Amino acid sequence: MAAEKTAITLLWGERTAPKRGPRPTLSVDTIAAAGIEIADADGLGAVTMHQVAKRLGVTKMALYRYVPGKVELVALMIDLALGQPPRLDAATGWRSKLDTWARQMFDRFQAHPWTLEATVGARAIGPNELGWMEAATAALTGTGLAGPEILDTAATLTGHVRMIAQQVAAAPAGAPEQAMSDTIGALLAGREDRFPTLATALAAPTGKDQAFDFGLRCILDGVELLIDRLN
Amino acid sequence: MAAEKTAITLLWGERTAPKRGPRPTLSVDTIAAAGIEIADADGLGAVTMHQVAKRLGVTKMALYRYVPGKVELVALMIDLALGQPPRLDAATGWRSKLDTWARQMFDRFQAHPWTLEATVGARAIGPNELGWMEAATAALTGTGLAGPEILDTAATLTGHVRMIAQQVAAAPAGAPEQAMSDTIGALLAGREDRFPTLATALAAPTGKDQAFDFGLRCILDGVELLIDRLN
DNA sequence: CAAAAACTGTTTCCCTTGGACACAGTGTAC
DNA sequence: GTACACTGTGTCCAAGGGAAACAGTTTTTG
Repeated sequence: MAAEKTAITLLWGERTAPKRGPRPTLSVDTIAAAGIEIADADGLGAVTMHQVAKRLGVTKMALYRYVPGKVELVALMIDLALGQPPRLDAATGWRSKLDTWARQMFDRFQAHPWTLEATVGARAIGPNELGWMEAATAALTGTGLAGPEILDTAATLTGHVRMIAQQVAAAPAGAPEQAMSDTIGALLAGREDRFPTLATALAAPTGKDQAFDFGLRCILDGVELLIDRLN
Repeated sequence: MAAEKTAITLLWGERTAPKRGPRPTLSVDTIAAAGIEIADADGLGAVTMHQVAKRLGVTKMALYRYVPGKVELVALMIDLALGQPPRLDAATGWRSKLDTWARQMFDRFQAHPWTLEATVGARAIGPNELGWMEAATAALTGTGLAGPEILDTAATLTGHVRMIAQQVAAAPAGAPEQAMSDTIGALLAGREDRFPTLATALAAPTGKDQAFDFGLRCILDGVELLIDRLN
């Protein structure tokens, strides 16, 4: 009863070793790590119970001794892949803190692109993920913003980080930012009359990789405006 | 060769009726519409070739006469569900236009929550989706912003809309914004020492449904700052 | 008008996945 | 030493995506 392995229990509960019976060959973390390796290499779709087990030199069904199902496994993978939140002590001022916070998160999403698709929809939240939220909240505490505003700011930043990470990840590797422009450009060819301003905007020379900085600056500017108004 | 049904062809090509053979019972749009109904009711996971066919009173394999595979079907569903972009002529000024644009997009995402998970990762872009981008681009043309900046602004707004829509969709229906706070609040119980500022922020009374407005205002404020600086 | 061609929907089959379940082996507690 | 808790395995099943061959239907061509 204490050991009913739900996603929450696995994420938040203490890892207690069994007292009787044979030594477990695996552990929850080992399994999650193996899943992450597969997802990093071949995408989330390649993460199969079979594949994970194969990588660990074990039968598929052995995994079910540690993890109740695939959903829980993915939840564990997410929290392990996100990793511990960054320490923002070095940065001075809320703006600088949030800036590095966003960049760090962006790096994580790029290191494990599959987390983007894995983190849509209702799911169990792990300690690391909550730790990231705590870090952002801490950065904004003392600015005069109210609780909900702080949370909303974090959400908006997360949205932006995710969006850009998604655009980069959608590019077929190699062409970081160019790819989306190219794809859309190809569609636009011969249809400039239907999408006139879009065609013009895309025709302009694009400084690479500026999308992330641009949006981040806009958001933080907006927050700064609000904070300044409060003090 | 002209009729090789790829996702792009199906989305962008003209629907040409076959000249010989029996009358088709279905059409691409009918199938996509059926898929949307299922996804709206029971989620994207419930969208099976079998289920879609069943709803249309047809065998599963009949669908493959119209659509090469499930990926293409989902792509069609997305573009049909997004629908035509809003006309922003009524709104005056770029800020007002973008405001309604974002709200309209938010409504679409809420009407078809599954589009959120369906639009992650590389995929074919349809005319409606591009039309939404065109609408946003048109709203910002003439503000003095350069092409890339216009596109980046649209991306940032989209990111925010998606993020909030996702938070709302993740809530188990009924409790719009409360749910996430509750879930996290439950996790936080007894762990306030580990997530101190987060606990404080969550303890504050939350005005309902303000997250969307808050972030939108921040982003637009940031863009406005930039535009004002240019003129 | 007859035959060929193009197109329809169906039936049957296969492969991959997630998961249930019973089994045999293994280590600890009494 | 024996009971018990626990491990990993082998077998089985249902659901899902898709391929291939088939029979029926309409139009075109001779």
